[in-house]
Amino acid sequence: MGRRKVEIKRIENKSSRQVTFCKRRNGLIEKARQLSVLCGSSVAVLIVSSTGKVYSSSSGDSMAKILKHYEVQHADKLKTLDLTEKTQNYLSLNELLETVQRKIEAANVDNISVQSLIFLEEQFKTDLSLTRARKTELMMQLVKKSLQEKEKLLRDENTVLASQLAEMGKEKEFLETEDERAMLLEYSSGNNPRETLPLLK
Amino acid sequence: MGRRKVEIKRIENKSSRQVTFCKRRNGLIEKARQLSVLCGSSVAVLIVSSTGKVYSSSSGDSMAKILKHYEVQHADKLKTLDLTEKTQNYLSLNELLETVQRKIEAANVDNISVQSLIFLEEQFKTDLSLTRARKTELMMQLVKKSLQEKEKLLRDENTVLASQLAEMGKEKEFLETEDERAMLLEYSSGNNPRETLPLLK
DNA sequence: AGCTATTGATAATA
DNA sequence: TTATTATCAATAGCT
Repeated sequence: MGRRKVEIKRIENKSSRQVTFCKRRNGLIEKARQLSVLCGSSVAVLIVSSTGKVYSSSSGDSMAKILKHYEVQHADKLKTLDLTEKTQNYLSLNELLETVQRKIEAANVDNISVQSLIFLEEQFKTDLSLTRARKTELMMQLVKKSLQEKEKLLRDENTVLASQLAEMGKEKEFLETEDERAMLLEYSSGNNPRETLPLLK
Repeated sequence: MGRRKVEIKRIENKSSRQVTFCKRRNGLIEKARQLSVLCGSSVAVLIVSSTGKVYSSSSGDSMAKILKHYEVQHADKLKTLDLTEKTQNYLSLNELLETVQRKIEAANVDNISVQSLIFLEEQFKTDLSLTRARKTELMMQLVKKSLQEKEKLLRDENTVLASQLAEMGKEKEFLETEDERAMLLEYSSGNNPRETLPLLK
């Protein structure tokens, strides 16, 4: 769709490539926006230029939300959960700032206002980060404490069972009936584990 | 580029919308591929349909690599903040919003702008809450997963010990007293951990 | 899913 | 970059 048909292969001329990159990048992002609006969907586009510069756009929903959808669909890799969680914070934060930026532009205010607001963005960014850091620290303490308590309980239980096992071993006598054996087994094996540990439901 | 010009607004007819979604989705992904090839860049497209289904494509590089680029770019932005130094300049959210209010008023903008910005503040507040909620949700997933893994290990251990105990029981006399039985029952059934995780209340 | 009339995107150019 | 415009490419409305 230009003065002549072009083959889809790398453009060797550097400046032509740069011009085409700019035009098509804008075109792609506009297409994404249109798809989002026309069909009520959310679209994210991430572009990394050959020089490593990153361009991105999101429409319909925030970048963070769209990436989360993607990650949920590819949730097989539990290993990346930690990293994902950290990434999510950055993305969400940046998305907030993008939202502010867009709305400021839409508000058609003069330069002085924009400057003030850019400064406020910085403050807010700091505020948000500090709050998150504090929250994370507190949550980590709670998690650690919970885990340690839980471990202790179960370890104690193991210890008792082990010593009972040893005690039993010393006596070397037989149970009289099937019923008695069944009863002991039931006691020893504990309750249904689902009921034993109804954590965080 | 069709039989007639189409306005970029939500298509109300459901089946038309579905058809357009499909066509334009494919078109967008093809455009992304072309940009990637022509300009030697990497492009990721993530699409979430209105029904929540996720479509994605990546060209030039893997999806993971592209997402990483995005993450790194945003991480760099954050690093320049030097958070620790700004701790003392911390403002609460409300203080920040009041500051915004004051500066907007001082900025000599017209009423429409101020109105837009007041709305923006509300929006920002909401975005912040949503972001925090999202983080909390992710943290909870992590906590839950860690705990459950740990508990499973210990519970398996208990099960083994308990059945060994039962095996032993076959070779000896049953416990004689109520006290002994009660004791065993208590140990075996474990402790009810209802207050193990008082998170986020 | 295919088929075209049309609109929309963009290659060449300045 | 930005603007213009001749062309090619994508797709809207129908089957």
